[in-house]
Amino acid sequence: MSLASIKVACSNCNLRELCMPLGLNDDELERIDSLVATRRKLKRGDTLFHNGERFTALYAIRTGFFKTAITTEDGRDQVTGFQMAGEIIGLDGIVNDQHTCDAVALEDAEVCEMPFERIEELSREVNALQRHVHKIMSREIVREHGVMLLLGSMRAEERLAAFLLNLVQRLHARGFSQLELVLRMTREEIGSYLGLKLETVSRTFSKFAEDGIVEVKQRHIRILDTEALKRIVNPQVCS
Amino acid sequence: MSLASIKVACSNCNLRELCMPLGLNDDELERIDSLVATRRKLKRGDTLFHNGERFTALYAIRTGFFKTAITTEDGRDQVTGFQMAGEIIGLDGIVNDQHTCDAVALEDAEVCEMPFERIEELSREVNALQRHVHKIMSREIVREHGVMLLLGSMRAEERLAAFLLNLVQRLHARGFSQLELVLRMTREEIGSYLGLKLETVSRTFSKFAEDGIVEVKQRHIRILDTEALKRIVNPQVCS
DNA sequence: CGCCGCATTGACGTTCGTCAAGTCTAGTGG
DNA sequence: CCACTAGACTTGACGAACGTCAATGCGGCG
Repeated sequence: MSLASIKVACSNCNLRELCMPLGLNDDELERIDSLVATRRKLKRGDTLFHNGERFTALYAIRTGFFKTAITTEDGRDQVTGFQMAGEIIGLDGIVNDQHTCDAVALEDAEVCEMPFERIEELSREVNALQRHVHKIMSREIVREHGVMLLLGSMRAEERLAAFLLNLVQRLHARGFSQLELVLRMTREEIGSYLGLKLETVSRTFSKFAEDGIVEVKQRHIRILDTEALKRIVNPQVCS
Repeated sequence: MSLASIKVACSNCNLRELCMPLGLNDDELERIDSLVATRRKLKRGDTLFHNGERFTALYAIRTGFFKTAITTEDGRDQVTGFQMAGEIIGLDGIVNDQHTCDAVALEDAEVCEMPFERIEELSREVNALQRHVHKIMSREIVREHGVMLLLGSMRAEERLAAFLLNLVQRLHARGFSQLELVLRMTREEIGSYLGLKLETVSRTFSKFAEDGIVEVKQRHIRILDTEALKRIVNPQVCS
């Protein structure tokens, strides 16, 4: 095995428990090593792909933090998601062979580019990969159902609490603290995602801080009372 | 070919230009005839599957109209979509082998049950089917992005206008009028989907009627001015 | 014919958006 | 090293949009 091939091999990646190889055995894992064509490094602010661009590949995030957003002709803007290491972006492009949103790095990042042709080819041969690809897409659909619930029926405090809980939960799965996090996005981006104005996001953070639920120092957040956050999201159930 | 096999064959279905067989040639089409295990008839109000139920199959709608909705422990309810003939439901169940929402028939309906195992099997053999399944899931993801935009940044009138335009467009693709439609869902269900209360939906319909944009008689809607609706959704662009 | 669920309409309250002023911080360059 | 600046964030006052509550209307079905 050459050094270069080691470098981009899934079987050798420390995210393999989280990312594309999840659920594959060693044999299958080796077979998908050719999935990643290249790695790509991005600086903060760089776009990985943008709306209208031809779709050719999915991207697995190795390091860094992304947002995806759609923009309408009349200038409206909606952040559709925040993605972190081990997550897959670009699924929106499959249906019409072109991307329908922008993916922007919110910090310096590295991604694995996986040509979609190759994914489909290998999916036909490796059943576990086929199943996994289906699950990834289904998971995205279910996630968006959750966002629809949030946008459709929650108030500002509930939205922000749900957002924070979701973030720390995902960060925790990657070995970070459950109680501390650094937001990689602006208040405006959070607001766009949550269907709120940035002032409302800011006010709601301040309210949480007053109530002793979190400590907010700009983008540094420390969660002081996880249970309180859960109670805010889900008022009835938690007494 | 026996009568029974004709009856459930995709190759013989009048929705083949819209549904699962889309984009397949005759040869491929014949190979996926075994996709549909059974047909299932439902009465208005019946649930096709519900939250928590084991996932085994996707369903293609032959006739009728469905809603999908998630319910939280604390009784919140969010309609995540309305589906009509030729559309596929059940994608939410793939990720955890169990459904995460309820699918309810809003009128008498018939669906084709396609065991997911069989879909995956045939996808490995028929490339066009594999591609099509991926596109269906991607389309759902993109649709939900649109709903997020709607819920996150539009006002009541814009939401309802977008909703009506989307409905007639889909109905038109099925051979119905572009200007007339019968809503199969209640104001409350529309409201749940659009993140509004039923009173707001009702008021907004009345406003549109006053402005001469639509004619509303309970669930019978006639669109008098499509351009005006488009202008409401997209104020800047249309002057 | 009468009932029940759905829809409409009005009056009022709450939440969040808007506008504006001011603060903090990281990054830049002298 | 410090001053400066631009962008991000906070906070307050006010208003608009939508939710809530309640009364009433309508139509389909038994």
